[in-house]
Amino acid sequence: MKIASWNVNSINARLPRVLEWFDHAKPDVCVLQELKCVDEKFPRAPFEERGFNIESFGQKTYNGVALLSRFPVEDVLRGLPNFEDEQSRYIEALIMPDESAPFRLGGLYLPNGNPALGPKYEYKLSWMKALTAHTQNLLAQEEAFVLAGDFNVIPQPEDVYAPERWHDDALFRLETRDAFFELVHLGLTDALRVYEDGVIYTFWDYMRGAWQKDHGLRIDHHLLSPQATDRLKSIGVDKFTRDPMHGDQSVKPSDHVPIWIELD
DNA sequence: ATGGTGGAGCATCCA
Repeated sequence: MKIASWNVNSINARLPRVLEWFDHAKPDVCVLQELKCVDEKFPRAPFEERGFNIESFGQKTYNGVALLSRFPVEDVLRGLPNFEDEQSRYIEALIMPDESAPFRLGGLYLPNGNPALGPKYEYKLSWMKALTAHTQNLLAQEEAFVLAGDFNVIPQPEDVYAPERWHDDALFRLETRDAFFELVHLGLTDALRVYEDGVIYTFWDYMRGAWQKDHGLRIDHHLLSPQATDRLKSIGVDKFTRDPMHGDQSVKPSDHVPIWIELD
């Protein structure tokens, strides 16, 4: 059971590269972020041809998330509960595999929050608070669940190429990391860190030659409940998708790469 | 301090 997440930075602009990666990586379930389109403009056909059920929560121009599953889904939720939000940043469903046990999956696109301080940063912190409250309720169910997506949080200094340059950034401020660890310390597991110490990046900015200089960030994460952690088998970060020279060069890569886990 | 690049959609916002 392979569960992936990818911030695609426009599903329509990125479609050839996304499909190429789907055919290569063959995820069973995948959450996508930054669709940058309304639900009516989500390119459903190529994913349906590949056997996916599609649940999207789109928005014009900005944001937008989707959950794609080869298995039936139930209990689809759009938006965080008890949180007024004009932006489409959260989608969740109960995944019902044929053979293994069901699990819940939340796909999220957490606000960037820059510039800090300011209203955008306040929005980020309030969004994180609502996510933490919702996660507490999910944990009380004592079921397997996975929170996956673009968290826009750099958890630790080793997760950024030059931490000293990032102390005032909304992705790395102590207040941001405190809020992230308040969430994790409810009892979740940062799946990528279970298997790899040291440098793992999931994002390289388009600007200033960040990819060529390996100026990356680890801001995309899979957080697992204890029941999901018990089923964790492996993880992966498909860094090759960030290479502009890889694959169809008429289409630019996303600035994020897909990350995935395998559960029993 | 600014701008560098990329996407949406048409001037500028967002990342």
